[in-house]
Amino acid sequence: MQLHTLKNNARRGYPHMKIIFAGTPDFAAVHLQKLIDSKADICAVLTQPDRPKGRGHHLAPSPVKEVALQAGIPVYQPEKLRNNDEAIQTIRNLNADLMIVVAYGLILPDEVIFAPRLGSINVHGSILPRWRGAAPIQRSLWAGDAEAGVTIMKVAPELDSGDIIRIASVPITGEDTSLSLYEKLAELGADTLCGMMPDIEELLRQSVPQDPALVTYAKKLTKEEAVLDFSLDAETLERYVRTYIPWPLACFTLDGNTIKVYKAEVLREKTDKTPGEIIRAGRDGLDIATADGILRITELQLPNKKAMPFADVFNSKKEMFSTGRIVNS
RNA sequence: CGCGGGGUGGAGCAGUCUGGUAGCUCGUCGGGCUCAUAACCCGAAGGUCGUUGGUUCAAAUCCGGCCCCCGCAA
Repeated sequence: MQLHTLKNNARRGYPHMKIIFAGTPDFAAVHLQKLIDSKADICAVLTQPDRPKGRGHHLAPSPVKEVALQAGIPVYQPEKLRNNDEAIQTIRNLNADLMIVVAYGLILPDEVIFAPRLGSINVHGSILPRWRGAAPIQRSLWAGDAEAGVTIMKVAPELDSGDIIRIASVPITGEDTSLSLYEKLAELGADTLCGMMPDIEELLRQSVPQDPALVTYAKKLTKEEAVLDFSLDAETLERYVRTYIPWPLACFTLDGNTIKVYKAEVLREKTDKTPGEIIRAGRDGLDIATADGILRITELQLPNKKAMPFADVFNSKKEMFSTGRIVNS
């Protein structure tokens, strides 16, 4: 372990900068990987403990842990940091210069935030102060924002409230899903972060406070909200379909089945049908009336089945989607 | 050992309980009808029924092992 640190120091890219990285999911793993590639001296990685995952409940390491192990970096996986004197002391003993936090998922007590010489910085998936909180990327899309982005900021005791160091953004397109935005922002965040590391001490001094008047909060997505409400307009519903990819997936019910929606488009056509009524079904898709316009569902998934084009499903389930039926009832 | 569903021509499914010549809808190809068509009519090609052992005169179907896919729960 020590040998490894020495080796890293020998070819470090940021002189005198010993870094702790804290993160858990893929989004964070992309950042860690790019830091490693740019020869940053990562002396330790904090990530959440291995969790039972998927069918069979097998214990699985976090994506960040996998990257760290691959690179031979020591990994720490405390269950919690709050009131965990042993873990806090371990972190102190690393004598790091900076901690980089990306989607770690544990509450950081002040002793940890300020353990490194320069404190901690965080990469957050929104243009702060808009969308503080748990699901910033999804909420940007959900709300119909014109752009999404990443903010690199100082970590402050209050969640996502730290002084802003740098912001980078991308436009949200009509094709974007939460998944595609995640991928774009992970790249953007990691590149932005790596690009500023050589000047980080100066940039930290230039950081600016967030404007409290512009703060909004991004609540976690839930399965409940993903049930399509056809009393909304078609344009909003189509955007929600993209928002809920890859999870929890927009859905509606029919014959007691929960049907998940993967892809839909908006027909501007006016209709006086009841919201939720099936207007047409065919090879082009399943057309359902909404409060304003028609939602044409082109790709969906029946229980226990995989996602497939509507034309394929319709082929052997014509009676299920007959005109005039009302979904979600 | 978390719970459950599934693997059948290129696609979506039925058939499996009650073993006995592999079926439906769609697609593809050829022909016909039509001003025309994604519509209609006629015909054709295309499947070691996930894999592997077993039971049997006979296995998509019954029994065991393995592989892969999906939903729930986390």
